[in-house]
Amino acid sequence: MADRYHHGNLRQALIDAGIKIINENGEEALSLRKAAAACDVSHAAPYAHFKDKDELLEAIKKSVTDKFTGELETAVKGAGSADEALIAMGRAYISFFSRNPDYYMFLFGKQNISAHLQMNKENKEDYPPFLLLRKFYKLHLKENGIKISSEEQEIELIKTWAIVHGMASIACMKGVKTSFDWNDPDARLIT
Amino acid sequence: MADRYHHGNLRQALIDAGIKIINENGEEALSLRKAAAACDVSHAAPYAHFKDKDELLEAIKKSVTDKFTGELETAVKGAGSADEALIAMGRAYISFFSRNPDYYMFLFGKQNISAHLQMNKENKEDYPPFLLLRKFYKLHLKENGIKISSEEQEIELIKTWAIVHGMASIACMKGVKTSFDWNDPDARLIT
DNA sequence: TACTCTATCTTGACAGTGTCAAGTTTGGAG
DNA sequence: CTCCAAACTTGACACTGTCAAGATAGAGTA
Repeated sequence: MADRYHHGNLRQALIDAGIKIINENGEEALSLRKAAAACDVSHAAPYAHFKDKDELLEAIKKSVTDKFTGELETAVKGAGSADEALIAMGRAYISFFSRNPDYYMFLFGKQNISAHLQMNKENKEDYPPFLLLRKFYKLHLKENGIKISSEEQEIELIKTWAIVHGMASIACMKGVKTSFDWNDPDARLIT
Repeated sequence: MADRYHHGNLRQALIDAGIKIINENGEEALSLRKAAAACDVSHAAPYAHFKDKDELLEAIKKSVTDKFTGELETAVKGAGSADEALIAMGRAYISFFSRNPDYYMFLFGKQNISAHLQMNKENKEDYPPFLLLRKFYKLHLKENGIKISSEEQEIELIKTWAIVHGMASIACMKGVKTSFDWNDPDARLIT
């Protein structure tokens, strides 16, 4: 019989299988046993790599967040100015969740966001997408010669993030359909 | 023995027990069997009132949404103008979820929002809080003599909703703490 | 080579879950 | 008074997360 005791890369295989199950049937459908079965492995095998179900979930979230952050960074690459970058980022942000509505609740639901990221517990402001936003916001201030207090900056940052994040959130509410095309070309960011 | 076959008002009792369990231990902790036990009733009794667990969940969501909408309406009552009403509403909106962070994901997570509301399937824009916002936004335009196209109005509405909803959402992200007090007195609404 | 150690995986078990089928009770309509 | 239908109970099933105990095999050591 083949080697039933050494899968080789079970940890990653479980993450991949988990993502596939969630994509096809939603987060509710994911069970440790199904993920294990998808990897042709016994129901308790995952416990060699994850403490419990939550730990697998967190690993999957990290994987998805990495993809999300990657899309934001790609969107920013082609921008000629900080203003363009911010707009592109906002579009990419909304577009990501508009294309994958299930991911919104999966990423932001239930668990503490910092749990699945390598975030500093002391300074909790280093959520990667927010870091990217802050970076280009500061560049935007510099390029346009705007001078405001750092406190005011923080408020503006939150407002900007809130409007984009809020639009993404609303775009994911399947029950609330507005006469609004989330992917139309329309500058509606930056106060 | 007492009457074990006629609870009297089991349906409402299950909803109340469900809310209590969710408040104390989170949505995850709610099971039909626990809610039934809390009502001193057998594990299958809920099926006389709810088709399945989701139907109980929807009933609970409706109950919470009613409370939320009620708070918004109360906040609006004391306002002297539409502008004041809008600001009060925004504060109440954020305050509600800031005080009950678990409710955010409970209400907006997973299920279709329209499922637990008596919403018209044809016109999906009648989410009660949004209706309230639209009402006072139109009043705001009127009071200030602002004239813009209805299309533009809709975009402004979504933007306003998005910034408030987004702030509420961010306020509920326990892992992402910003140097921002969500309850401070500060006019930051209405574009 | 032979021997052990340890991470990895299996098997078996347990309590808890949602759900259904079938039986029991009871108030109220006829 | 009879009978019905709604409300509830009991019992069962498949499925879940989790743990304990055992099996396996590669890697290192002698």
